[in-house]
Amino acid sequence: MELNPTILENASNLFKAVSEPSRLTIVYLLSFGELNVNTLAEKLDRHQSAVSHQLKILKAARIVKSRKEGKSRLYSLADEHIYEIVDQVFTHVQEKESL
Amino acid sequence: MELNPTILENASNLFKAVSEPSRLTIVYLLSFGELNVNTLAEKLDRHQSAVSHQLKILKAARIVKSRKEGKSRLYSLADEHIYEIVDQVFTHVQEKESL
DNA sequence: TATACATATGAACATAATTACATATATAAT
DNA sequence: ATTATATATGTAATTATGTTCATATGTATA
Repeated sequence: MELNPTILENASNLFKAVSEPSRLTIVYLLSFGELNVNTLAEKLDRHQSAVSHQLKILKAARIVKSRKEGKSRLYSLADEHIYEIVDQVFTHVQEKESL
Repeated sequence: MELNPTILENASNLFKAVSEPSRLTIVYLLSFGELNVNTLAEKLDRHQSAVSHQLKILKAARIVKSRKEGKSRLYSLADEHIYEIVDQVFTHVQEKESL
């Protein structure tokens, strides 16, 4: 595996995007299905504005996508592969925890 | 998959640890074998002190381990699984890049 | 023990990231 | 068109992070 500057940058951006607890929780919650900003804000106990900013970051990292539905906007994971990666890390830390 | 506070914290710490380009590069370099701080500092074009600080973070996240060898200390990946995770993301962003 | 070499640490500085607040934009329904 | 609802954005303040510099610690060998 070669590590050129673009791959390095994109990979660290992806890692950074899911390194923030709120954003990682968003990814987890969206793995069960699409949700709007307000529902996410309630579940995360954060302001709508904060979650909206976080979603923008996740969208820029191509981790989530969204679609309009009536007057709200539904967010979902952009790619199943993302959840595989996250789930792999969840499993990893869970194993390490039980040592 | 359940997301309790401990898993969430450990997982985001792991993601955060490899989200910094220098640290991600360290993981990449160590995937080929063990290296000491000075060699890493040269390859990364950073001061020895900066790399030492980064290694401390990687060690706290249980991503690298080290052993004494003469008067130097050799660092290596704490776990093969770590590189699998990183490599999976490298592959992912490489695929996304070529869209 | 004195010296040289390798690594680690603490403090200070600069930069970046996150949040809250206020407000703007967009859409649907009356 | 007006109102209500949902979401996005700009800005400012707080907090976190990474780097450098100086120095301390550790270790091997003369």
